[in-house]
Amino acid sequence: MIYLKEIVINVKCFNLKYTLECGQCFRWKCIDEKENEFVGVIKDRVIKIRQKENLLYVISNKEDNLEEVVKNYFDLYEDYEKIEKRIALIDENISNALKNTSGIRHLNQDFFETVISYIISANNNIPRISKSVNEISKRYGKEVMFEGEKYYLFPTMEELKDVKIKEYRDCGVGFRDAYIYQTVQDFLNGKITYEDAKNLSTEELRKKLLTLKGVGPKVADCILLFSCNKKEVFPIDVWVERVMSLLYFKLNDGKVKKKDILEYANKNFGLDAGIIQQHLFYNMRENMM
DNA sequence: TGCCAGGCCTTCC
DNA sequence: GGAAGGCATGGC
Repeated sequence: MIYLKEIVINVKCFNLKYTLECGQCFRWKCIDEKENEFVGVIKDRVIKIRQKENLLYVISNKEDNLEEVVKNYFDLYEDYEKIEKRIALIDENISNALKNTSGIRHLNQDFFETVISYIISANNNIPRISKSVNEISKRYGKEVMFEGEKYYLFPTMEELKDVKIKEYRDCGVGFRDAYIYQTVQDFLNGKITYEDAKNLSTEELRKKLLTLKGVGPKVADCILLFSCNKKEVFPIDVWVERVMSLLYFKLNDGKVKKKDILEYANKNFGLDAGIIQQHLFYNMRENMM
């Protein structure tokens, strides 16, 4: 048994549980409810992490740059105290939601993994999305031993090079199989790249994402928000449609047009729209249904 | 059994 | 450019 060194990171305005359970990621698993402890994979390493008050305790099979990797992934370089104070002043719906959701951090996830995961998310539910993403990782990703158990990295595009459409179907992705196949080929052919994710403007990148099979406006916005650090985008799914209709248009049948919701969010939420979306979404799902 | 799930694609006006 | 229908699959 290899001895792994635990590192401790000081945090402010951070809630690990909310951050991992608010629906922006699909592969983290709570292994100890009482200790508030989770295991997951960040790119090329397995991470075990728990939070006690303002301290994060982290162990990984790969120790180089661990603190930096964790801080970057959980967006710990940003001052969320400042952000939350700022958005709480916008209106009462937001300040009310924050009472239940303060500490949600916006994750910086791997671009390729996020694209594939959110293609799977279309017309799907979170447990099934997780199951499919885990199955793809298990079949095609690299195996990593950590504390006596097997974990699997999300496969690289090269590792998916020869995977057939039917094999994706066998991972439980349903009709999205061909979309995934085509998108993997597009990545391999350089139609879209990691450099695009880093360098393009939000509008340019959205336009490019929309050329991928299985990527529509909502999926594109989730990719922009959850892996490209574009915090001004406002993904509108059925839940956001519901919560926005109810809180800002005083309708409970969700018949407000997406265009009108988006216009409202852009105008009133500005560059923090993506952060606000997460709080409204999570609060709606956890406390209003 | 039928409906829904963090929608998108294709077809048809 | 907008509306309607289909789509795999599992849970309720």
